[in-house]
Amino acid sequence: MFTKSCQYAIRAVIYMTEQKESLKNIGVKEMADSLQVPQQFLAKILQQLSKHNLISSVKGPNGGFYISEANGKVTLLDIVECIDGKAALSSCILGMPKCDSEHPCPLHHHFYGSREGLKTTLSSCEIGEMLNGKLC
Amino acid sequence: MFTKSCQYAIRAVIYMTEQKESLKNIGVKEMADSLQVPQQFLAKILQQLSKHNLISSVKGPNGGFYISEANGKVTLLDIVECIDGKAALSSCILGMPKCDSEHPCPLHHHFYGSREGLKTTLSSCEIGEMLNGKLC
DNA sequence: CGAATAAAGGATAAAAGTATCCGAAATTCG
DNA sequence: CGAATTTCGGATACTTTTATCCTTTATTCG
Repeated sequence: MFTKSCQYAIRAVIYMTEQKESLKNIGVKEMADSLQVPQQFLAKILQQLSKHNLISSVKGPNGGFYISEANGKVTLLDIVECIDGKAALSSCILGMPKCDSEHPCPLHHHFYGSREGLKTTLSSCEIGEMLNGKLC
Repeated sequence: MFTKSCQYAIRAVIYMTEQKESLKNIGVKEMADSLQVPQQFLAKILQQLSKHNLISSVKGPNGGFYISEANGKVTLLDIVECIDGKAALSSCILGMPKCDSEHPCPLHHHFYGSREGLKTTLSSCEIGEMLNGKLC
């Protein structure tokens, strides 16, 4: 479904929203330890999210990652598309180069609904709302 | 969603059901050409399906792959699980080692439904029925 | 300023998935 | 039988993903 990179990204973001009370920045080390994922690999992923302004970061002592006001509108769909690419949830399920409602692959109609439902669910998960306790 | 191997497998099986009228066996070359996928790679995949008795095959001249009576009950879910593994559609969407309704990951409840729906759709696609024109 | 800290970024290595090559085994047909 | 055909099976190469290593850059604090 999702790549490992993407799973780590989602888990890290959820972890960050759960640590909201502690108003300090969260370091990669802490996250990697808590989530039990490889630290350097997670660092790359967080940097990618940060570079695309989905989360925020500060360098130096007491630095780390945090969720800014502007990041509040970011959704889980944004996270997924940033890490796995837009095609991950939109390209043909059978890998056909051209597949849409007019030129559908044999399974197009059977899976279009659940794919769209998935995207709807992901796009309804805003980081800002997750900070307030409600996940989706 | 599915690996390329799995996409090829599904497409090949669908192709075979569409060629039912021509009562001859279907060779890898014909399928690879029609589906525009690498022939040797497709061969491996078909061999794997054949070894697990999801499709049937005969060697030699005029040989190839075919769908036996017994293969009629095989579903697309069987195909997917044979190629991508059972975990592909059943393991935690966030990759957590233990994730079930009692110890759910943060997204478990949000995606359990659509995952099960996906599996239900796939398991309702029997090869035998596809031979008769109805895909799912 | 200088040392310590933590993200950023480049390079490399390991693992998994994708793809190709080639010979062996089985079957058909002349 | 012998040649041709086609799946079967092992080995190898290429590509992407996953993971690690190490240096640079920015920031904090004494």
